[in-house]
Amino acid sequence: MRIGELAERVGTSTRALRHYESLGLLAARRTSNGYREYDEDDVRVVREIRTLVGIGFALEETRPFVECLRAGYETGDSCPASVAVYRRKIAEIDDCVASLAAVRERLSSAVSGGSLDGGVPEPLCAFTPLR
Amino acid sequence: MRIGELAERVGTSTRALRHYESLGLLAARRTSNGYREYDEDDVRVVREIRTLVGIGFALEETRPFVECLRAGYETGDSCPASVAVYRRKIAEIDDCVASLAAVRERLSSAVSGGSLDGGVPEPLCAFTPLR
DNA sequence: GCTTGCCTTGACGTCCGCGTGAAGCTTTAG
DNA sequence: CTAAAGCTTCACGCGGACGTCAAGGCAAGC
Repeated sequence: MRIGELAERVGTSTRALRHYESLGLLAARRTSNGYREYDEDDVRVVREIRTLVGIGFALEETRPFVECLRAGYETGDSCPASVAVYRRKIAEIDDCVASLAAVRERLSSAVSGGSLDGGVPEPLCAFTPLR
Repeated sequence: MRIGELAERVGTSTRALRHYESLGLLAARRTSNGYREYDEDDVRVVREIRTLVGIGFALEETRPFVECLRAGYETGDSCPASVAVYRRKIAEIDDCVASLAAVRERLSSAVSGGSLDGGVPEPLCAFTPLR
């Protein structure tokens, strides 16, 4: 299939797919006229990327999962490198939740009359799951 | 005092101070040679900004606090508009923690053998306290 | 006079994940 | 045959909070 069909099937844009390719996350065969040509394996790769990004992973962080799929494994998280990323992410979430809890504390005490002194400018959240 | 001294006293850069000025968060008198001249009130304003930013506020969100100080109140959160921002932030944190907990769930179940299906691509965290 | 250091105003660079044209192919439908 | 759709690469835009030159003015010590 070509890029437009792939984009539609996984629910993203052709621009995003070309972006993934530019990062080396997605590789495409080319037809004689220069069009990109994809197969079902590519669908799985892109689905993996989209799922992880939807969760809050940076594109670079999806690389181990993509390589795992490319290596022929059933799922992107069949490889130790992927599991390691999972664990790192979980740790980041824990740190993030902890610092958010601390900030929440400071804010709610400030609301009830406390003073918001210029406390610790900690690293805060490294986990950034925006939309 | 001039911009360099102010920057040093509050622990930031002259570039940041000029940036705050460009956003209208900080106002400076000028000496005859064009140098910016600050007083103790400005120190308080910048400290307020830095504290809030350190907590994870966007610069725009510090505006009510700055205006509150400018209006002559003791602290930046003496005004209802500031307290409203506090409450909004607390709500954002709660939402953020909730979605992080959900993501954590999915990840830890994936680590222990589950499948990371492409679930809901929710808004996730709107609160982004990076460093 | 000269150097050093602080100040001034631009204005571009950074990081990320694409969005959004622009200009020009190819392929397909009518 | 032509128009529309889909494809190609190139390249700037965005949002946030500044960093980092660049090119020059001002004040003070030797």
